[in-house]
Amino acid sequence: MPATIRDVARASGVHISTVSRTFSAPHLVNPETRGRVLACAEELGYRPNRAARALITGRTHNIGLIIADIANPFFPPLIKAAESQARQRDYHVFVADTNEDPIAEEELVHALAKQVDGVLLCSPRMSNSMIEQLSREVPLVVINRQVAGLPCVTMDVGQGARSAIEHLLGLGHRRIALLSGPRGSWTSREIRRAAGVAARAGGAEFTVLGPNQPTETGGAALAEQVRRSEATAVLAYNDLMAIGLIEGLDAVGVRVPQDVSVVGIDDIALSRLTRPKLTTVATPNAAAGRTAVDMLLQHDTVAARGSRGGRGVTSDDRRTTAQVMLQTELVIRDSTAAAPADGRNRPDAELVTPGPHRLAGPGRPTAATGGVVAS
Amino acid sequence: MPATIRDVARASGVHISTVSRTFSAPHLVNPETRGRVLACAEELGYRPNRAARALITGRTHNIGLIIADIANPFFPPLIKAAESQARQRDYHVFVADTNEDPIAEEELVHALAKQVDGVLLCSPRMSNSMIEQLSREVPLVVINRQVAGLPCVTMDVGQGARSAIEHLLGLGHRRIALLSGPRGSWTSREIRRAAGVAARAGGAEFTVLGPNQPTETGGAALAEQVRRSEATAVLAYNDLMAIGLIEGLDAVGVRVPQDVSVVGIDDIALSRLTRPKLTTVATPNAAAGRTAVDMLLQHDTVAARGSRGGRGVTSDDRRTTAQVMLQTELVIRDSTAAAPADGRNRPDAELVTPGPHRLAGPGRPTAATGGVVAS
DNA sequence: TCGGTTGCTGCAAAGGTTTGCAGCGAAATA
DNA sequence: TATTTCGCTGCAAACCTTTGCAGCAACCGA
Repeated sequence: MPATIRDVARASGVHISTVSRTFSAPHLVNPETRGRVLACAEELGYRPNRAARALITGRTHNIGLIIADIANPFFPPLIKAAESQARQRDYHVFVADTNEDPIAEEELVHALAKQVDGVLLCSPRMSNSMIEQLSREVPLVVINRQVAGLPCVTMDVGQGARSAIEHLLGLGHRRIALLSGPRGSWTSREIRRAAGVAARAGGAEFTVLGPNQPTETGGAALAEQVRRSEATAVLAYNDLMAIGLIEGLDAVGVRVPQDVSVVGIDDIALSRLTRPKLTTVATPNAAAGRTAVDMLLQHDTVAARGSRGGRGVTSDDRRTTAQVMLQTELVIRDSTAAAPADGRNRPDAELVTPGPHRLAGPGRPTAATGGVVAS
Repeated sequence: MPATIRDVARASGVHISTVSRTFSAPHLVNPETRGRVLACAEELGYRPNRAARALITGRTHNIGLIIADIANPFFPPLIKAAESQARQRDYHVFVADTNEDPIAEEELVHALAKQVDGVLLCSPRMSNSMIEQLSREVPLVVINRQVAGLPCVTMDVGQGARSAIEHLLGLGHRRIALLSGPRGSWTSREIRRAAGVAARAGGAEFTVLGPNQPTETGGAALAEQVRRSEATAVLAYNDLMAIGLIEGLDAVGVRVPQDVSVVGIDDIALSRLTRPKLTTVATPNAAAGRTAVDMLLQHDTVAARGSRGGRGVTSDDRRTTAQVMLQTELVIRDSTAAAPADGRNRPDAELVTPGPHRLAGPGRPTAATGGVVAS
């Protein structure tokens, strides 16, 4: 029922190859002819069949974006940025959700492999070796994780965690707990490492609680453990957990920030809405989405997988892989305050609650130009 | 580089058609042969090329899901439900975001048309006639809107708005404002209609503020207008706007619920986290996602667009289109309270703040079986 | 022994597009 | 005028798979 290239050719009295060129190489066809073809195409409602085109060119003009959990407000800004960046280059983004499941991740890459030109793998939970194996099947760019030999874009959560810990140390905290993230998360390992180093360097006790589901309920479930740990400050793997923890602490009668200070990571929109407003480490996730698309499309343009037209690109020439790391920034709000004097719940603790202010810079981080480590 | 069906055929010493059948109709091939073929396929890492398959079968096993704004927490549960429902039937869902832009909607449908078997159009902002036109290009199921002649799944926001208004009337409110949604939203019109009728029936003044961006900032921007309107209760198009409004009112010194009661719609997860917790109308969006996928796949199975193998299905046989409406439920939390006695800001208003409780039923609505209006 | 099943496999067309190559007329050059 | 160049168009192969049909061997029942 839908019009094909052949219908248009017949209607305009030319060969199908001329119709094809009218769309994919307009400069090769006589303006007059072109006009006629375009008119007929419009008339018939013809649109090139992308599947057929993909079959021969080897390029679908689609990008796959695999996300751990679309309901986590951390991801939508990244997704939107990736989509708009892709659209500008006439690509479409297909988003898929894995529910934080490594198996689903693998299956999705397989399923997408033949219908996209490349895949953005966001916060993968699977093993490095599996990622490498999959990268032989379809061009991959990894987000929020470093994998040797593959293009990656990460955010400097190590630096972020360090800033957060130093902020807490500065407020006098000496017993600090970390709520770690899900098993398999590179980000979580990175945070743990950096926070541990910084805490011990500042002479603080440092305990790790986890791994955990990186959700609000995951955070709330830890309230009792946090209370028992006698920590006076907590750094959470992400804002969702931090917010859940604050809720949970509230339920067991522990006040934030008077009794316990809480810091999140991500700076999701929600962090400005809860009470108290959350102190957190802002991550440039829109920039990450844009950058990842650029990296994929860049070396995807160089080495088309196409059957014909491959300009003698041998398959084993190492394409240049870059690893980009974007900067993060601590945003101080109301969920952190000076440590209680010694025994807990010092009554006048409220007096030292700081007003909301920022540590550095006036606006949101525009960290599109983070440090670049090429290889 | 990737192995094709021909490579496998060569390796296992059979014709390509046998390889094809090994995957798409295993019962037609000798178990012994099948074993050999599977072994070779595994060995070579062969996976059927979905684009080529789609070209001849006319079915891609993909579904498009077009969403107004992926960052609106209303949608993720719907998306996830649709994805898992589709996955069960061996389909994949491609999500795309339109930024609430009718033009982007249209372009996306066109772009997706040839690479999916059908499109779920969620909360479309474009005109009815445009939707009908697009539905001739690709099978469509519309979510959150009724379009004559097309399969639709909607939520009974009319009933929800009525319950909300009656709840407010019961608390003594007689000046009620409605924060309407974006231009072109069927849901917004429906809410406005039902709320207007219910308010006037209860003898209340009813004013409409809008249209607005259905976001937190959209709601916050209306705080001043709401204050000036002297309304004592507000129903917002969605939770995001309600939450934004509460923030905004707070900033201009109006307290919720003591001075003004606020009701949202959607019951997003966030509504339980803000202070005060939001009274809202719960909508069954996961059920909506599942239902929409079912409806699409059902009549998509009946009438394959395929070139060959079309079992004499004439193209103009009206496929049966169903319109499903899912039920909603009012959830009463802390953002609504008795109207101030008359002048505003009655000091003892706090005394009547109700504790959190629900109006009906113990759990979330399991409204998969809403009223069904077949046509 | 023969006609008819049954179970499996091969053949070849078809699906819609792109693209290297060749052809052709006209214009430019020698 | 002969020859080359140029601009445009047609030809046909190729991409990878599915599937109706036909062929073939073995087996069954009569």
